[in-house]
Order: sequence, then C-alpha cells, then structure tokens
Amino acid sequence: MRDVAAAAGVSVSTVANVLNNPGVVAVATRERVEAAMNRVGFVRSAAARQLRGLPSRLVGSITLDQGNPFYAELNRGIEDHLDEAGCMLLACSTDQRADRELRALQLLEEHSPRGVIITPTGANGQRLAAVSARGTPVVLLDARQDGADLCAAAVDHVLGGRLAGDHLLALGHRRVAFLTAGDDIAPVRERRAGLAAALEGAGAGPPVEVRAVEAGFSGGTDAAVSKLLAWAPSAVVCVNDIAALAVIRAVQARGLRVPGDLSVVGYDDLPFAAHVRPALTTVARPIRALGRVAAELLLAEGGGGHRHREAMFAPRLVVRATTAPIG
Amino acid sequence: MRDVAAAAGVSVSTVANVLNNPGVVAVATRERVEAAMNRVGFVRSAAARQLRGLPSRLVGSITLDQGNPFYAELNRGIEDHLDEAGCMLLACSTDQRADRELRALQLLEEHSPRGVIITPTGANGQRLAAVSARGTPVVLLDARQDGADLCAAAVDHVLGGRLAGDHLLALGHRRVAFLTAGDDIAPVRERRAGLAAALEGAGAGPPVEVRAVEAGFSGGTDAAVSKLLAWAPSAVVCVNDIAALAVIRAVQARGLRVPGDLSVVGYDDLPFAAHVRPALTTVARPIRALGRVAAELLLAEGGGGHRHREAMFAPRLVVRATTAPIG
DNA sequence: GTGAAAGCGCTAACAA
DNA sequence: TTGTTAGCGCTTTCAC
Repeated sequence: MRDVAAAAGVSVSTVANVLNNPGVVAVATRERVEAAMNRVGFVRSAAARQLRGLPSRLVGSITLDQGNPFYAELNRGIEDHLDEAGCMLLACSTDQRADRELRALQLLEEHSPRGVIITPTGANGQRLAAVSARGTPVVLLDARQDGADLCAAAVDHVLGGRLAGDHLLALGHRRVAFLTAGDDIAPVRERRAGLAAALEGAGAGPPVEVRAVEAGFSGGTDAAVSKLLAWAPSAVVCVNDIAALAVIRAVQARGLRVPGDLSVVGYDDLPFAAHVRPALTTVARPIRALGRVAAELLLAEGGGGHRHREAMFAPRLVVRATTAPIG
Repeated sequence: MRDVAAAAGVSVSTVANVLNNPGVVAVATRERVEAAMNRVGFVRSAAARQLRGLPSRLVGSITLDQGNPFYAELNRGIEDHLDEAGCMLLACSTDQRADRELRALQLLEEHSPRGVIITPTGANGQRLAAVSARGTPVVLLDARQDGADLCAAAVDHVLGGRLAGDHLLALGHRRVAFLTAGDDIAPVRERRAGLAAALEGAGAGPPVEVRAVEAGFSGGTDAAVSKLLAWAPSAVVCVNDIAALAVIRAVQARGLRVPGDLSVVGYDDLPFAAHVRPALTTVARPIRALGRVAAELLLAEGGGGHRHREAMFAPRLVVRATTAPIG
C-alpha cells in the first residue's frame, strides 16, 4: 500500500480512502491511485485488516467428510450463500473423530473466522460452547442444540425414521431391520428412534439393529448383510443412500431380489438415488437448503441483539422402486 | 499474548519462546506460562503471524464445483495430505465461469495462501502465471501446463478417450457418439481427441458429438438423448459418470436397453458406478491420489531451487455391464 | 481533500 | 534465561 502511495504520489491514507471511502477523494486523485494499484499489482492484505479488528471473511466448515457427496453438497449450499457476503469456506473433515474435530476447531480459531458451521461428533459440546462464548458464531448442522445454546440448522430425523416406518407398515411389513454404520451420533439415534416409534405404535416388533463396520460404498457391508439376512426381515431401513445401495448390491449378489425378497429404504436422496435401478425409495432432505440456511444463521448472528435460533427442516419420503408390499 | 504474559508474570517474549522455542525456556517458567495460557483461553492469531511474514497455513482450492462428488473427493485427497502439514483448505467453486474464477483467485490472494490448487477454466491462464510469479505456488489440477510454467497433477485424458474407443472397437462398434456437457475445457477436448484417434485409426468414422446443456444428473439430458438417438449410434462415450447415468436412464425410459441397444461408457469411476444396475463401464482415474499429489507438489514448491513438475496419471478402463458386443 | 501517526498481535534480533 | 523493542500492512482519528 505504501508502494501504491509512492507510485501515485499520495499518502497511504489517501490510498486507504480510495479503498474504503471512495466518495471522499477527488476524482483525479482516485484515478491516479487506481492506476497505480494496477501498475504495482496491489493485493490487499486480509491479515492486516483482521489485525485491525475488522470482520474476517473466512467461515469454517467442519463436516464428517467433505469427500462424502452429502457433505459436499452441504458445503456447496453454504458456499452459495457465503459468496454473496464475500466470504470463503475453510473446509475440514473429522472422519467422525473427536480428536480431529478438536484440532480443526483449534486451527480454525487461530484464523479468527467470521463463524463456524459444524456437523458435530457430539464429543466436543463444551468446546463449541466456549468458542461461541468467545464471540465466534457457531452454527450446528444436522444436529440439535443439546444443552449448549447455539444456532442450529437441523432435520427432524425422528420424523424421517417415522416416515420410513409408516411407509413399510402400510406395505404390510412387520419385521424391519435398521442398518447403521457403526456410529452413534445423534442424527442416527433419532432416525432409529422414529422408526422404532412407528413400528411399535402399530404393534409390530421393534426394528432389529444391524451394524455395518464402515459407512462407505464398500467394505464391511457384506458381513453386515449376512447378519441382516440371518434375522430374515422383510425390509431394511438404511442409515443413508450409500449404505442402501451397498445392501442392495450385496443382497442381489446372493440371488435375492429387491424389492421382491427384501424392501430397502435409503436416507438423504442423493442425486444418484433416482438413477439407480431399481430406483431407491428414500427419505429426502433438502441438503443444499440446509447449507444455505446454516450460512444465513451464521451471518445473521453477526448482528447485535442476537437470539439463537433453530431452523428445522422436515424430511420427505420419496417412494421409488426398492419397496414393495409384503408377500 | 500480553494477557498471558501478565497472568504468568513474565514478558511477552518469554511467552513467544514457550510457543516457538520451548527448549530455551526454564521448565518451571514454561509450565507457569502454559498454565496461564489455559487459564486465559489463549488462541494464537494467525493474522499476526502472517503479517510478520511467516508462512501461511491456508491453501486455496478452486474447483469447478465442490458439490460434485468428483471434486469433493479431490478436495478430500488434498485435505488428507495438507493435514499432515497443519494446513487447511480454503475451498471455492467456479461453476466453470471465468469471472467466478477470477474473483476466487482475488479473494484467495488477499489471504496470502501458502499456495493455490486449481482446476482451471482455462480463461485466466495469465492471471495464474502472475499469481505464481508473485510467489504463491500454483498447482494445476486435471490440466496440463499450457504455456504457463506451473506445477500440474494431471490425467492423460487422451489415453482415457483412447481406452474407451479401443474397448468399443473391440466389441465391434463403429458408430460411436461422444456426449459432452456444453463445456469446452481442456480435459474434455482431450478425451474427445483420444476417442477420435482410436476410432479413426481403426478406420471407423469419427465420433459424432452431442452436447447436453447441463452436466448435472438431471436437466438437459433428455433433449440431448433425443439428438443422440437420432444419429443412431451403437455406443456412446460420456463426459463423466453422472452424464452416463442420466443417459442410461433416458434411454431406458424410451424402452431401449443398455447395453443391448446402446453401449454406454462413463468417465471417473465414481463410487456409485459399481453399484448402479447395469454396473457402469467407465474410465477410472485415481481421484484421491490426484488430490494428494497436487498437495505434495504445492508444499514441495515452498522449498528453494524449485523446478515445476508435472505428475501425470494414467487412467484405466473398468469394464462392467453397460458395454456389450454389437449385434 | 489529503496527510501524519498510533496501534492491532506477533516474532526475532539484541540487550541485560 | 528473560526482557525490550521495532515493525509487518492496514484502518482510523485528527489535524491541516
């Protein structure tokens, strides 16, 4: 900036005015300064502005895995809204490990971000509250504010589980399994609870729970499917579409048919769900909108007189071709 | 930091030593300082360190769309490697628009990142060279260094196109279409060139090109498929797996069978490709490895005496069930 | 309409 | 082993 000032034959504060207060500087001067900026290749230093206490343009995003299509889409939604405010996403993955989450939080804080949007593992609630108390807006994503008083953009997963359960009940299913992924995070517990409530409310037995070791497209699923089939359910609700697809494949590999021999319900309605054959019946949630709203809540928290809010989204059942009447 | 110093009854430079030079400070003092840091809730200011000229821990990633599973996986690979160096990803999407790319570059530069990894639209080559010249390492991802002298982690897309072409030729196909997505970026041009080379080398006609307006899972595909079928090819090579899936669906909706009536080849081998039915024949590239290597090149460029390098990955044909002999 | 100067939190060179 | 100090690039207040 000094260089620009020198090149334009003015003082640094005039350059500053051109930048922050263009109206106050004479047109001729301004043009001279702007020309100088181009000549010198001037780039403002965000570090220096931050040091002066100006609001940062960085927003942290901590998800379980930014490589997962679901979280990728979420980040995209966040980015879309942030873009309008000139902010950028600092994206980290935790792989659902509390230590990685803590580290990410630490590194993020050092950059004094405008705020942090997080899909929490659930293990660092206190730390999150501390970050928030220190003045960095924290928005919970896909999680309720349990205890801590924070903003949240959440999905009613109890309803999601119930939707899946009601759908299967209506088709005559009574033996229903729930396939989870070795995790015990709140959104998964809630889905299971909703499913159980639906089944038990109708006098059916509770869902049996089957754990796949890995949540991914491959690995761990095959053993889980053996366990699953040993219980001989007529339907299975999966923790997400990826798991559902893996289950379908494993079931088909055993010579069984979906939905003829086993109905399968996914969760998320990822873009591929509609294009798979048989097309996946699944519980949809507005992923990108979730991200956008989280970003909105984050930016709104900057304003004074703030009260933490929770934006709750209702999931929606999308019936396609992997569920069928029993018999 | 002053607060910590006061709380521990030492000077700021002692606190600094505890942070940067722990060996040189007396154990008792160090423990006192560390206790004070916890008490005060001390968080280092990255802004201040940067202002002092220390290397930044931020790495920019500019992709076409971080919500796209391919780029999401790429970012994850980058993150994996960066993590070991304590760096974080500043992720932006351009939607393949030159103006958005320019803006992202601008915003990134203001944060003086340790480097930038970019899937270029191709329109801002000069600007990239300028950024690099100014001292910020730039690594091209999924692109060759055309003209500009930059590091690159690329895939041999000409080979990729050729692999698809050779496979189809071996199955007896002679009328082959190439379905692109309304874009004209280098990786796509190269695939088409490789495909054309294979076909023409074997005396078959050149591939006809069909443009889908949108690259997404939905939208634009249906009209493109009509155009495609009007030409009555026996096989189609798609610009990526997502497009391939959309094509398969649209073709099936018209009562035709894949691969019976039309063979389809995808590109990328995204995780779902193996789980779709019929399972997708596709050209695979090591996505996460690409990201990791890009990150490696980036960090290596920090070291002195640097010569720009190009890491080239060979794609691999994965034959599944969407291609069949003609007849 | 423009300039001078202080200070944000930190590091590194030097002094004690 | 610990303390003092200058200065990184910017914004902002105040004086001209």
